[in-house]
Amino acid sequence: MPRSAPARAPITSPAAATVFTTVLTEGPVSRVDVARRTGLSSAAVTKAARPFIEAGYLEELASEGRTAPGAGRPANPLAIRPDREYFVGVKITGDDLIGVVTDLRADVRASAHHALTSHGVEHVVQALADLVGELLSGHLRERAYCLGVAVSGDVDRASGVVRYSPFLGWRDVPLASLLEDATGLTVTLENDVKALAVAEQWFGEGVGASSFALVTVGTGIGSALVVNGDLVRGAHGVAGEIGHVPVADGGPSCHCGGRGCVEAIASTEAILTHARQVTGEPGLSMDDAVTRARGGDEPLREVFAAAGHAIGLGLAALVNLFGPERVVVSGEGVATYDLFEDQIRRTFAVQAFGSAARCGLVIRPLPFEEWARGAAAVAVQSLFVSDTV
Amino acid sequence: MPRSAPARAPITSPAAATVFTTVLTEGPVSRVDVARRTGLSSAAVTKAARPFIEAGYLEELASEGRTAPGAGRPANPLAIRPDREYFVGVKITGDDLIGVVTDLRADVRASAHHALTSHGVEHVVQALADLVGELLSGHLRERAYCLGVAVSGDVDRASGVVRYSPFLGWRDVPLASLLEDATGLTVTLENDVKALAVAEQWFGEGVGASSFALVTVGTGIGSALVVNGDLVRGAHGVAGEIGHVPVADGGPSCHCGGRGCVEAIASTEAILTHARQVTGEPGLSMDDAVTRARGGDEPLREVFAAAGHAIGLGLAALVNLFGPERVVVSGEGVATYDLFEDQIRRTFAVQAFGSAARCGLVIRPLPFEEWARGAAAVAVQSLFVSDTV
DNA sequence: ATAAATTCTTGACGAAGTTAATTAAATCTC
DNA sequence: GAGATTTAATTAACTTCGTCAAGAATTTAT
Repeated sequence: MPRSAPARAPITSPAAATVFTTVLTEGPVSRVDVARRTGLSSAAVTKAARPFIEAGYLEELASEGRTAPGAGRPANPLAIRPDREYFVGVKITGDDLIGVVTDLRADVRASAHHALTSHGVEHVVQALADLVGELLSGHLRERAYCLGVAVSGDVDRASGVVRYSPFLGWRDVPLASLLEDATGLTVTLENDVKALAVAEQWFGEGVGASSFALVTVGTGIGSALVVNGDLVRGAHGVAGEIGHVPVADGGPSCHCGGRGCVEAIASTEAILTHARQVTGEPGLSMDDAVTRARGGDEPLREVFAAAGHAIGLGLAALVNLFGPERVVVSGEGVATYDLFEDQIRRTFAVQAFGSAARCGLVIRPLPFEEWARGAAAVAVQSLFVSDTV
Repeated sequence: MPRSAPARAPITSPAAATVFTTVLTEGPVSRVDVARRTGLSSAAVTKAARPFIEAGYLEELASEGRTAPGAGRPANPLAIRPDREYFVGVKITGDDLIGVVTDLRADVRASAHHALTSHGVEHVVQALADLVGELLSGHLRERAYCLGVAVSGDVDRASGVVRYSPFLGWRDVPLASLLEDATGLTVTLENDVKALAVAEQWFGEGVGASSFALVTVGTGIGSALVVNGDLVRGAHGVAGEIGHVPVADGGPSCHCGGRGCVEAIASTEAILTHARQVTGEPGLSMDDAVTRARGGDEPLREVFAAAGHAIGLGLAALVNLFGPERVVVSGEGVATYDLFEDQIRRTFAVQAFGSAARCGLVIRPLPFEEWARGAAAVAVQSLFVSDTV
């Protein structure tokens, strides 16, 4: 019997999307279990799952011994087949392109970098297309259809336009369509921090939480919020600017024009300035400051503690306003998070209001490839168009 | 042909709810217009609207001249019949009960007060039932089925339980079911600030905005947020605590245990304390302080400006984090908002980040009956159970 | 008058998911 | 160890909701 080529992820109805995302994000689950968790009938799950199995996206595991105690037919859990499709994710920074290929679970399978010698749109598009070509050499190519791209700044995901990127100096660049022409892939564009939040929501700490926040600390300080299962986009394209939450009235002035912003105290640059001030060494490097602080240099430890304090205050503001279930704080660059963590937690504990303090606080480093993985997660999510838009 | 009694609001399907809310909140609209705004087919609108017309909730207006230029059959707009059903709203404070009866549009038709002589649950329930009886004397009674109750503190709307009310000293009181027994009405319980936000979302500044915030300034400082059309509830029941956003590192300590909270600077009590300090008159009353500030007393004006500044910083934090389309700041009590307004706007303009500053800022007084109206709006919204929960 | 434009209604149809009955595969009980 | 019990999965009939396409209604334009 000749078999026609199996279809791409057959997401044809809300129920299909629900079932597929449930299995994708919550690991192997039996059909009844999916039904219980989603509120669908078990008949609906059976129907929705079949096309995915036929198309190779899901498989039925053999019942592995007893799961629940007692009698009853053992379950045949549904599991994702991660290798059924690959996704490309690229993060564009001011200096380079970071690219990864991931599977359906957003696990990284390949990665590559590419320096950017110019910020011209054409140059970036070409470099990105080259990078994608490089990443997709070999067997990955046949099963990759989607590309996710993450850029910092004001990005309109729906239209695929970079409205404003300070780093690149771009305004209103229709990057998604340019890249579709250049690569032949379906392209989804997203703000970089929001992309990270998507990765976290689907494949990380955010799984199962209807609201959570992701905070990134580094050159800038940003965040993305998920409320009631939806990413907060901001009516005017701005949201999650925890870096510009004012926490120290009359504090240092910030490049945004305000004063006492979290970023004016706790960004890498602000910390370095402060460290040079404290030590009286204008040539002090960040690496040295970190090393000495780790070694026990009290004045320098104070500098990092002050930054941690400011971040803790910003977190408290965020948590008191939104009351998320969980917050992930992720630190870029030199992984200095060990120097902040204590102070962040202490300040947060003092300033979080009532039971908002029960919110889980995860603090961990942020390998720079993670940004590209976020972009890939956005590409995975783009399978569910009707759901997301 | 004998006609059976018309049914209560026949909200039987998502489309029915959509059509009814659209007509309710967006005034008279033609069917095609409803279809365009909601994405439904015009056939679906026709079908969904009919039962509402039959039950007396909607009516069809005669085509009033040309609305659009050019040819074509003139539209027969659908309009709400506000008197079809009445709603009772009661706000419980520490000292008294404030009650109103409104129509479907949440316009107040009757109001009454009732002093509370005790905080005992039974006493409050009895007093509230009496108040409702008083409010519903006369013709309003026959068409009132729903009661909304607003209480400050941690309130679980879904289960109708007051989890914690500092003012009343209550914990885990199943107020909704107690009141259903006492009044015979369907009772919906909601946090007071969230109730105000619901009133605003459906019948005020929030109409048509997918995200906005409501901030109340008075004894306490609170807020409620609507994001993507949904009220933010907070994973642990806490959200919108703008009063406890830290804006002044090292500032005055707050009863919550933190320091530099907005409420520690701009609550009525904090202002009074500060005013007494500045003038050196420990017996100074709020009314006097307000009068003298309005009269031009500079040190006292400074006190109010400082409060406005703190509120402006809190607003900036809120807006930078979630980028609402609009913010309503509403001032309780002595309507001192005229003394804050300027400073709030100035500080906000400086600290709001980028285009987040484009968010509309409405500052206006908050008559205390408004709280009860919020409760009534929640009762109106409770018609749409499947939609809201 | 006739044509064109626009609103509203109607009935057939189709998609999606539910209920209820059935089959399947295990453990429990005597 | 045979039948009862329990849980999982499937199947088929049915319900519900909303769309589509066609047409009726009511206006302006020519």
